Amino acid sequence: MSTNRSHDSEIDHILKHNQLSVTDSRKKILELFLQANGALAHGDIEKKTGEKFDRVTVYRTLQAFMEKGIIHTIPTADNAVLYALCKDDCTEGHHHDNHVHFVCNHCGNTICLEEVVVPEVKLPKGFQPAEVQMIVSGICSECH
Amino acid sequence: MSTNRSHDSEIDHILKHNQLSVTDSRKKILELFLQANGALAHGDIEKKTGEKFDRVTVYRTLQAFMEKGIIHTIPTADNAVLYALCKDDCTEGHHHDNHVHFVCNHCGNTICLEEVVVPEVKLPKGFQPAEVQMIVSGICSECH
DNA sequence: GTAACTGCAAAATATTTGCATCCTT
DNA sequence: AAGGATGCAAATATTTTGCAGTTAC
Repeated sequence: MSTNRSHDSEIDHILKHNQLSVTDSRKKILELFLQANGALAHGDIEKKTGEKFDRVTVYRTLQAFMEKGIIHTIPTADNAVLYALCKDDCTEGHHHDNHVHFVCNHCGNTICLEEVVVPEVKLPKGFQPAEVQMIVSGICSECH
Repeated sequence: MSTNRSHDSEIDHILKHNQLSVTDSRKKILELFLQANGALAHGDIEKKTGEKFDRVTVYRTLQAFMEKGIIHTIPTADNAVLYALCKDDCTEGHHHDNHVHFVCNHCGNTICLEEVVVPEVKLPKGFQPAEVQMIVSGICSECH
């Protein structure tokens, strides 16, 4: 079985659209995000690229993607650093991540439930909400 | 002005109740949590104790408190590690942290809104929720 | 007195920075 | 060709571990 090439043009488009030069590491790492239906940790990326790229390059690539709003971090209960693709409407420097993240206690995957609307929450007097993040843990549909 | 001693007996009780011996570092660090109306980072604790305790002791103290369910970590958007007091019903190894954390974008404080009920969220078919965390950022009542 | 806790040293891990070289445009 | 990206080395920062001395009970 050959490498999945279905994302090739999309990868190219995303990078160019964000004024990032198209390099091997960026293509490969972005491909990983497009393939993964979940979030990736720095370590995952190193492993899945076969450690083909320098650790520093991975850091810098993730940083570049963050700055361009291509990916975002997901806060997790155990404070591991996870990254996931942003929705298209994440513009540079201004994320719209008001969605639900689901952490599966069985397979360990963390996925973005983009389609789930974060419910309104009633805060005590004086608190003015700007952004809401929600992390739900449990059993995902794959492991169900 | 002298040190606030109003928490002295409470501190003693919490430590003994959790079978932790009552030592200077534990008393002081627990006091910080009781005084703070928000969450603390490792660095905050070092500073607020005047670096009186070894960095390692702080790590081990926090770890002990975590294991006993006295404190819990709060996931934050920037993946900083924050700790906050648990409610009384956090029993050892089994946290009930289904509450809302509020991060103030102005003063930077993170506080637990224990009294706010996390609203139900409707997940896609096949997803079984177990625990829900919610992090709301905005302007807190102090900065309002 | 004994078990548990602390501080120091050091190891292991994670992240950032500088710079020469290589690649994309 | 020029600017940006990469890889390597090394500096920093963070967290963990081992052990001897000290403290709580």
